[in-house]
Amino acid sequence: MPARITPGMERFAAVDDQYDPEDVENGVFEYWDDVDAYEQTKAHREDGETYFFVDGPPYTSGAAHMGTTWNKTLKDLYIRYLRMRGYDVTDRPGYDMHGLPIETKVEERLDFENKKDIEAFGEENFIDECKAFAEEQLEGLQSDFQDFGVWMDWDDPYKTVNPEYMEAAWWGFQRAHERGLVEQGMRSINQCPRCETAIANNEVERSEVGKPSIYVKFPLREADRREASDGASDEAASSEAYLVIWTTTPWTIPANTFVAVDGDVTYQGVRAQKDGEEEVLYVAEPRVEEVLKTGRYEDYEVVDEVTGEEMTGWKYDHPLADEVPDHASGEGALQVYTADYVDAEDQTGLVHSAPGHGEEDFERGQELGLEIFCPVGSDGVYTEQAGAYEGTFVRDANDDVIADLDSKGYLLASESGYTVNEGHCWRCDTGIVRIVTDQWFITVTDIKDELLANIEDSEWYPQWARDNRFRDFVEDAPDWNVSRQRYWGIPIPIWLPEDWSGDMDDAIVVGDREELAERVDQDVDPESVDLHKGTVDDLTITEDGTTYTRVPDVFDVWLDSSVATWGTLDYPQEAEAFEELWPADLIMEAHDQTRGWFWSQLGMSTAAMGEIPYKQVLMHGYANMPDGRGMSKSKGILVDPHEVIEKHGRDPMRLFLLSVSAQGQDMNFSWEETQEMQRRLNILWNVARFCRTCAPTTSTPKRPRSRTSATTSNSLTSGSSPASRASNRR
RNA sequence: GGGCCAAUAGCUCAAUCAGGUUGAGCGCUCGGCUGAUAACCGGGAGGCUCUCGGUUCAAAUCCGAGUUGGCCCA
Repeated sequence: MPARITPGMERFAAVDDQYDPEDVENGVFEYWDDVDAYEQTKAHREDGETYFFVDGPPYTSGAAHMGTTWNKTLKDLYIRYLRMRGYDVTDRPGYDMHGLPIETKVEERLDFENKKDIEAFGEENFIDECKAFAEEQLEGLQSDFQDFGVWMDWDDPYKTVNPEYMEAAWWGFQRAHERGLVEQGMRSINQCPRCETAIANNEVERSEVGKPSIYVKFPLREADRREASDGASDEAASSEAYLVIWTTTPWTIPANTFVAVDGDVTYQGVRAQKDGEEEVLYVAEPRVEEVLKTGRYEDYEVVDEVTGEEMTGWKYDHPLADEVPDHASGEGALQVYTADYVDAEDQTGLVHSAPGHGEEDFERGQELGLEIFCPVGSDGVYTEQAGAYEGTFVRDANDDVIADLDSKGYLLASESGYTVNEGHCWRCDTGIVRIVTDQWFITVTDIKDELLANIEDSEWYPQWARDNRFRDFVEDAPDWNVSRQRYWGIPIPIWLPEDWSGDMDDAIVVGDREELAERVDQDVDPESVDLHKGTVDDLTITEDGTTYTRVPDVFDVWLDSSVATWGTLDYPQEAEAFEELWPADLIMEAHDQTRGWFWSQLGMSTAAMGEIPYKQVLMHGYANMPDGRGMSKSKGILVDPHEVIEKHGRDPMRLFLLSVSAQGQDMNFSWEETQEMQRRLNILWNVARFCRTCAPTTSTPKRPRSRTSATTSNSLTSGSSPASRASNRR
């Protein structure tokens, strides 16, 4: 409610006897406009104690939903409360405007199918389209927030696409580099073959999908096996012997490099008979019966028993050696090794391992010093290294691989209809593939202790969010892959010499526009330069006779918002506010941001500055449907705040949002309760009207009512008669 | 599959951390008022505290196992 009621009351006096939220709200908006209420409030607090609130930037790919409405309403309430207490509050709203989700929306709009369409359209044009789209969405969000009655600095939001903000990301990244926390490395990543880029784990959506399920025999090399282990009995060695593996991804078999076993488990070699032929199969002891049944063997006898440990070093031939002549064959390849990820109770107890694809396989492969063989390109199509399969999309190759294995007699069994939890790209729903590629990392695992210690410097409401959820996540967090092979993002500011050794000391990491203008060979105006790919890709640096070119990748969009505490203050361009205010006093977001923004900020800020960038965190819940289901725009399961406003008004909606749920708890939206809030406000309305029936109606009171009048009317409602109240007023 | 959080009256929540007669508002119901009237005032009913076990003199509360829902991770 406005502090000075007089002008407003004149306006309200004209409305009818019933509380009409729309009328009241419009009256308030007009009043705010007339007296520049927001500007004046801020001006009056200018000399107050500072309070550095940082707005978590909503992503500009759609309209405001109930969750963002709740979030902004909570922020609005608390900022108003702080201002009532005299604080000079930083209230710059922000918008997260880069990233793959916007690219895919623009691709849809332009009817593009893949990266080649973008290249044909022109990178710069595409970036312009993305910018226009993001700005358009921003306008929608911003007008919604204003319409909800939120007071923030709408004239000057921070945008992650502005040069001064992008520079803040460069600066942070440069600092991390100076601390030795940036490196390039191969990693097994989730690759979206359509978007042709790495996808973060939290961007992978999982669903049950039917997959082929095959049992494959890998032929053991006789002599080597006997040599490697005394355990292999002569009897077992007297006929063809095989390791039996099971997989749901036949397309990864070309990349097979080793077979993993559980060192402590007993494996049996069984002589099995089928169609009058005999062969020896190695399977984990608990699984023998089941596997042989699946393979439709008629009879078997156990002829050998060895532990996984004893099998280590056994050599085998690649089952697709003819089709994939370049298969992994270096030092130590095509042997049996132990690995933690083997479960002897699962399938055959032997695991086909391809360090060029799977994450665990990759890590174990690295430990063992094995060659990383990945014959698949960023588009999910086999490369030349895949021999006969070159040019085929990996999932389409499953049938070919199965047929080839079968023709050689290596296919023990093939079943269909097996369902596994498969990852899909969150934006385009394309099935992801695991491949190993070169990526850029901030090696947060090197500063794990510092991260965990910094958590202690923040207060969380509720506290369990920090001590359970957040700490667990930070403890387990892997190195942060910050590179994306896309267009609409902050370009990674790394310039490399032509024959880069891999040593980060030989790389140039640029920290801001000033430095960029100074170091590049081209003429660049630091004031006006745009930092997107279209501009910086063409810039080169020549120092000591060596020419450096920029790596083509852009940052993971999570890195953008991770620098918000200094990006909000336009640091490093403007240093004064940063020195006075940083770190943030408070951030306030929903619990999904534990692994999102709460984490990315801790990671980035600790890497760059060794400190946590916020003092207090308020974690609120999710806005769910009245029956408790999660809202989903794509499934059409949602409550639209605009509809709520239309039915009940802004104040009732806000009152409802502010009245529900304990800290950290989800809210179930309730139409009933929102209506109830409207009724409660109606009571207030009636109280005000009641007062007026007793007051002179011909003129407005001479004395402007101050805050004390509210106290007075409170005590009046609880006691004295209308008459005495009226006389009190005079 | 794992982690965290939740479940209490028809609805939205409180009481749970630190065990001691389960509360509030709305709704419902009965009555009053009838120049605030889609309002106001007074009375009342309404709970195996999600389920099953355990600890205790005593459990909504502590412990264990489930169910359902939410978020996150695999």
